[in-house]
Amino acid sequence: MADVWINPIARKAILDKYNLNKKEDLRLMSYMLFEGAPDEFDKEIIVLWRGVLRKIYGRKATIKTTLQEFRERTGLDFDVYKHNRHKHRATTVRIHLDEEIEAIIFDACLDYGDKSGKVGFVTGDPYTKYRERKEQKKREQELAYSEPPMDHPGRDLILYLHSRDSRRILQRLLRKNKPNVKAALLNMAEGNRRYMAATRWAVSQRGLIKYKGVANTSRIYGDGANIFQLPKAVREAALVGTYSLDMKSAQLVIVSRLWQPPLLMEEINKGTDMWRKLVEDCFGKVAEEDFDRYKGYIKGAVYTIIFGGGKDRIKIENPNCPESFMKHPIIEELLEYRKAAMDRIKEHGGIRDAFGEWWTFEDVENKDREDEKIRSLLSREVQSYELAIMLEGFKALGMDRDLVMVAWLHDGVYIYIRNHKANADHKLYGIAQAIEAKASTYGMPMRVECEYLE
DNA sequence: TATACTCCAGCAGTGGGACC
DNA sequence: GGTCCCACTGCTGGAGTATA
Repeated sequence: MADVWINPIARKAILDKYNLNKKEDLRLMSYMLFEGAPDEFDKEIIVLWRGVLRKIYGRKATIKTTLQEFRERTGLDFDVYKHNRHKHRATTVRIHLDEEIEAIIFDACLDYGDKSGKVGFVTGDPYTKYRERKEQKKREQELAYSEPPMDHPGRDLILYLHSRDSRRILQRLLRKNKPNVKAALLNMAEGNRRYMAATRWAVSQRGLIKYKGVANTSRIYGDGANIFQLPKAVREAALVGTYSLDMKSAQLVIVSRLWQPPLLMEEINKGTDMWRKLVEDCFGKVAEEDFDRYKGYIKGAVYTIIFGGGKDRIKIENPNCPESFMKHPIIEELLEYRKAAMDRIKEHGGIRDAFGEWWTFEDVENKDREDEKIRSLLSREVQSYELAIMLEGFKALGMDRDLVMVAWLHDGVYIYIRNHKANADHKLYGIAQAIEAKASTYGMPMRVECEYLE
């Protein structure tokens, strides 16, 4: 057996719950071994409930109940998230438990199921060939990520983000901002979302962010659990001390030029704050503290439209978006012009992206139907402009040792200023300008917002 | 030894969370 | 639409075990 480590939180919870004395404590521990590397971060994660009963009873144990049920029955907050040595799938096995153990420890979570005298139990599964293959695949993928494809337009960016400099600064920030993150997590409403966010945060600190290119878009994505999967408030708490540079309503600006819908173009040219306009047109005047929530509803629906989502998807995925949204003249027109853009893709058999690359139906992966391929290509086109424009910011940053880009998220970046000097703000301004200048070569009046996270 | 039964690894798929 | 993640369910073929 590898290192044996008992999760202290779980230990305390169980001892308290069952009011165990020291002698029983020792015995209990023999039943409750957890396998795992006892490093600094694992203590944040509730590690897998290990079926040491296998050792005691000489056979494998398994899950009869679900994790959810187990948590409810025991009142213990166990999880198996991202454990290194065990599968976390729920499968079914039944085992015999002796009465003593039954009484002392697990009376609350026994499940006799359909066979008397047999009970279910929660445990992990052993290392298997299946798991071995999966991990091998992961190792291969990791190798591939450390060396992104030569022809990927974001190759240099990926290499930069994987560099020692960028990763070290990010790691330092995450450690320093731990209290902020905890506060932000506590601020979330209780429930599954908070629970998942907390777990994800714990895991994300370890691997930091590994970026990679993916099949149907030129965007680069963080692989593995990472801070971008956290709610925005938590993520920004983790990145306190950096500057966030963000293209304002980037996707709307891009399609206003690619598809040229007159009403949207007019608003964009006027410099209208599109999110505010759409929120107020659809919901009326909203309280300032509620604005972000309403903006979120609108944003989600707009993204779905711009990236090709059908009417069903718009409705299903954005249940909080009111009827007035779909009837808004700008949105109605946007849908009409999107349809025209999709017709063009069908007619020409593909799209040319911002990097001059021609993509056809044959290049679309994992989509069978023609309309799915069209939507995917539509999305690829928009997202290629997003990357092409943002890359200019990365180029402007250059090899400047004072500015460190610590994270990248499609239309925004987080930059840390090292050895803050008087001209630092000017340098940030230069980056924003480079992005805006690139956008203007496409005729897109892009605006970059810069905000210090504190 | 043949047959019947039990078990479970491995896989595929779904659903629900996050982000743009 | 582009992704990422985890939790969970259900199915199946073959391995293992029990029994006649």
